[in-house]
Amino acid sequence: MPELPEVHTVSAALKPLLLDRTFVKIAVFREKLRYPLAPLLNPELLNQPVTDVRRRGRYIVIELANCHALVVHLGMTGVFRQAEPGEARRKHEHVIFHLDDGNELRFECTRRFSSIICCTLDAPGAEPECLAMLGVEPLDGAFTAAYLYGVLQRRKCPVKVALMDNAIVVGIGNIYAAETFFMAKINPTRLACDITRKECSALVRAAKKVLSAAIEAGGTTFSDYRQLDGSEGKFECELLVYGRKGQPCTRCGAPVRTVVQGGRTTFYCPKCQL
DNA sequence: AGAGATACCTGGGAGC
DNA sequence: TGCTCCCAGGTATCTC
Repeated sequence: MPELPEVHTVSAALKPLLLDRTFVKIAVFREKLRYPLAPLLNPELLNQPVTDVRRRGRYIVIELANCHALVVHLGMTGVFRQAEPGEARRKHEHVIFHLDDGNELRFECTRRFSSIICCTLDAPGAEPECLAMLGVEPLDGAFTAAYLYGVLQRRKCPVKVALMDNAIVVGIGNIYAAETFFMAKINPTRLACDITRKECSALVRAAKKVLSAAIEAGGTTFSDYRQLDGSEGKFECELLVYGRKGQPCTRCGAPVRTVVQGGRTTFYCPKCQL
């Protein structure tokens, strides 16, 4: 399940592979993932050097010299894989990018929640228009207690739902939200507008710490996520509350409880998260 | 307008 | 062993 640390890891691994390379052919084997894949057949995407590979939220932006860009969302199960030319295509491989150095980059996605969008940028390095709705980056200086307090004040939903809202802050999914609230000792079921300035400060600090540690570990492998070379993330063994329903809290020993919020299971300790 | 519910999709695991 | 059912996840879109 790729959240920000996983996407960060994949984006960083793609960069040296793609920078200054061109696509000589893009082969598409399925009509659509989340969105139609036909735009990948646009000849404007071919024979243009890749000038940048960067991450924005949970999206990977692959920019070309002619200001065309591919915006990739890994969804739940999207994986890039370096493959030997001519290697048999796997069951869920939907797109093969043929590079000018003879290598192949293959995109595999079992549950097909992923998307690959083609767009044009206003200028080199510009933000794609399709990402304009995204909120601040959690690891940026702009994600501060004052900012979070300001936006939470106006929200009546559970605070965990707000922290997972990409219009507020990007890239915090279910796993890292659970870990963030645990570290900050805040009950995720409380209303966003009831969270104090001081608690916002604790949430911001915890989110940055959890995400940084996860990036350091190469992400969390829960079921499907793999790094480019097929290796697993190492953060799973560091999870303190996610996936531990009924087990003793790692801090106070009370049983970890779950509740469904926004259709997602939230793990928390009812005793030490207040 | 804001909040909640649902569809999308597949594989793995639980239960019978 | 083999079947059915449920669950996981992010985002867009629908309904209230």
